[in-house]
Amino acid sequence: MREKLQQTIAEIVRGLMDASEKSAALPDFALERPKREAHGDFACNAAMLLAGVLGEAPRDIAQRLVEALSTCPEVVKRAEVAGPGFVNIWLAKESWHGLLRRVLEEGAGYGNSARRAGSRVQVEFVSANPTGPLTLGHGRQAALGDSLARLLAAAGYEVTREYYFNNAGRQMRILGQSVKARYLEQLGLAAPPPEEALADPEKAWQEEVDGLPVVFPPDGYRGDYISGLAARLREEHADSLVEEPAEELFRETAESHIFGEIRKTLADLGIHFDVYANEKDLLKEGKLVEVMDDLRERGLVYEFEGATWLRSTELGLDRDRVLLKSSGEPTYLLPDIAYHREKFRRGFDRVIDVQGADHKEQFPFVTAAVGALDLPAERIELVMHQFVTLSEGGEQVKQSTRRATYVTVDELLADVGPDVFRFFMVQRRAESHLAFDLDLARDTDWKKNPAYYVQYAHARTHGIERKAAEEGVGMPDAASINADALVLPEEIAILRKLSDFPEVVGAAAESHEPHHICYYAQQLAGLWNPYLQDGVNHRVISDDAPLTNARLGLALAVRVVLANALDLLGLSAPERM
RNA sequence: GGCCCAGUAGCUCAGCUGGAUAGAGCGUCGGCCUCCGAAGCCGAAGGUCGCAGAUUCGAAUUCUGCCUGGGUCACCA
Repeated sequence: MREKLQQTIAEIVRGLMDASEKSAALPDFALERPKREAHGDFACNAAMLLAGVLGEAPRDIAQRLVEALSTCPEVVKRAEVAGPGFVNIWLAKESWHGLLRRVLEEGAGYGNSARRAGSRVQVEFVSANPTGPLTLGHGRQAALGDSLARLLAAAGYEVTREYYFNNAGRQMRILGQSVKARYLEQLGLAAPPPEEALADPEKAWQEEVDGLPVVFPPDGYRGDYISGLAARLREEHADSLVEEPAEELFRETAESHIFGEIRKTLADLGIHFDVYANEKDLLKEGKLVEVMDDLRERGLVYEFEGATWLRSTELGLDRDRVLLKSSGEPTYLLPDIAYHREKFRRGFDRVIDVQGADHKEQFPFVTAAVGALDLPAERIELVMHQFVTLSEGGEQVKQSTRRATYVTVDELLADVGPDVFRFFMVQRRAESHLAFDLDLARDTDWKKNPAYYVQYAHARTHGIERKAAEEGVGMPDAASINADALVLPEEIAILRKLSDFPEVVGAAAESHEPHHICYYAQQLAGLWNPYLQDGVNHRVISDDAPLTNARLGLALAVRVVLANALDLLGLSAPERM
C-alpha cells in the first residue's frame, strides 16, 4: 500500500522536476502516517522540499501534486493541501481490505523482512562476570539484548547471541578468597571482619579479632550466597580444605556454581545464548599474546613503571591505558581487544555490544585498538543503557551493590514473573533511566498492567474462537477471508494499525530500539480491547455470515500481529488468562 | 573540573534524521452493565517540552551557553 503510493508520488515529483528544467536530485520526501486522523491516511511533505528546488511556493506545488494524484483514483480516494504545504491523502477503504489476507498468509512471518538476509550479526549482552547473582541492570540488559536479537533476526540477519565473561583476573581470585574465608570462619578458624571495618577498610581494618585471624579480603564479596557456597563445601569436604589454596578449588567451585545460577536465571527469562566466551580461553589460545605482539609491532605499546601500556593517545584518545599490570596480569582491556578481534575473524558483518552506561567510557579504547589492527572497527556498535531503579509505594527502593543489599533478577522474577519483567525492562528507551514500578508490575489487573493488557488482547482472540466453536461457526483462513464487510472507522483504524507493523519492526531493528514494539503492542491492544468490548456495535459472531467472516478474520489478524509483537519482546502469548 | 546520558502532564515515559492543534500508561474526577470476557467501556481535567539565546517559512527535535540529576575519568571489571 505504502510502497505503491510512494512510487506514484515519486513519479509525479519526477515529472514536475523534469518540466521545470531545474536539475537536482530527487528529494527524499517522507510519506508519513499523520498523528491526527483528520490529516488522512498518509501525509507527504514533498511539496515543501520541492519549494527550495523549484523556487515556487510550497502550497502551489502541493496543489499540483494533489491534481496529479486525483488522476489515480484506484489508489487515492482524496487528496488535499494542508498547513504549510502538506499533501494529505486518503485511501479508499477497500484498499485496506487486502491486508487481512496478507497477514493471515504470512502468519508468524508477518513483520519480518529479508532486507538483511545473508548478513551475520553478533549481539553480545549481559556478559556479567560470575561473581554473584544478576542485578537489575543485568536484567534490563538481558531483556534488551534478547529483544534486539529477535528484532535483528526479523530483519533477516543471522544472529548469534553471545555472553563474554572475565574469569582469569583479580575478581575471580577475590571470589575464591571470599569463599575460603567464610569456610574458615564457619569452622571457627577465622573471624569475620566487623561491620565497621567492611564499611571503611582503609581505616578500620583489623588483622585479628578475638584472637582469630581475619582472612576475609577487604574488597571481598559479601553476599549471602558466598556463605552458602562455603557451607556446601563444608558439608561435602568437612575440614579437609583448610590447606587448600583459595585460588583453586574454592575459586573454581564458586565460578561454576555462580555461573550455573546465572544461566538458570537467564533460562527463567527465556534467554539462551549461542556462545559463551571467556577470558581464560582467549589466554589459553594465545590470543592475548598475539594482540600484544601486533600492537607492539605498530609501535602502540610501551613499558612504564613496570606496566605495559597502550599508546592510545596516538589513536586520538585522551590518555594511555594499561594493558599489562606491573604484576604481569592483563587488565580487562587487553582481552577485550583480543575478543573483539576474534569477533571479526569469526566472520560477523556487524557486531553489537550491549553495555551499561558505566562501560561507555571504555568502549572507545577497544574500538580504537581494534581499528589499529586494521579491522573495520566502525562495524562495532554500542547499545548503551542506563541503570534501573525500583520504586514501591512512591518510594525508591534502596540498592547497594557494595553492601550486597540489592534486589536480584531472581527475586524480582519470583515476584512479577518473566513476562512482566521483560515487558517493563524493554519498555523504555535504553539511554533513558528506567524506574521499575513494582506496584504496577505486581498488579494483576490487566487493564492497568500494560504487559497483561497486551497479552489479554491476544487471549481474547482465542476467546472469540472458543465462542465461535460453541456456536458452530468456523474460522476463516487466508483463502476464504473476505474483509469487505469491515467498514466501521474503528475497524479501518485497526487495519491501519496492523499495516504499520512491518515498518515498526524494521525501524526498531535498524535503530536497535526494542521499546517501539512495546508501544506499538499497547496501541494495537488499545484499539482491539475496546472494540471487542463494545459487543453491541461490533458483535463478531452474528447471523450476518459475510460480516462474521470478516470480523473473525480481523480477530485472527490481530492475534497474529500481537503474537508476533509479543514474541519479539520475548513474552508468552497466552490463549486464556 | 573534562567527557557521556537524561531533564516533556501529579507520577513513569514516548515523540528527537525539524513540520500541522506535543502523545501514552498510571493516578485524579465524571459517566456507562439489555453487550462474544464489567477481569470492561466512554469522557474530562491536567503542559512556559529545565532556562536563555541562535539558526528558519517552521524547533520538544539542530547549534551555543547555563542550571539540575545520573554515569565516567584505576596497574577494578
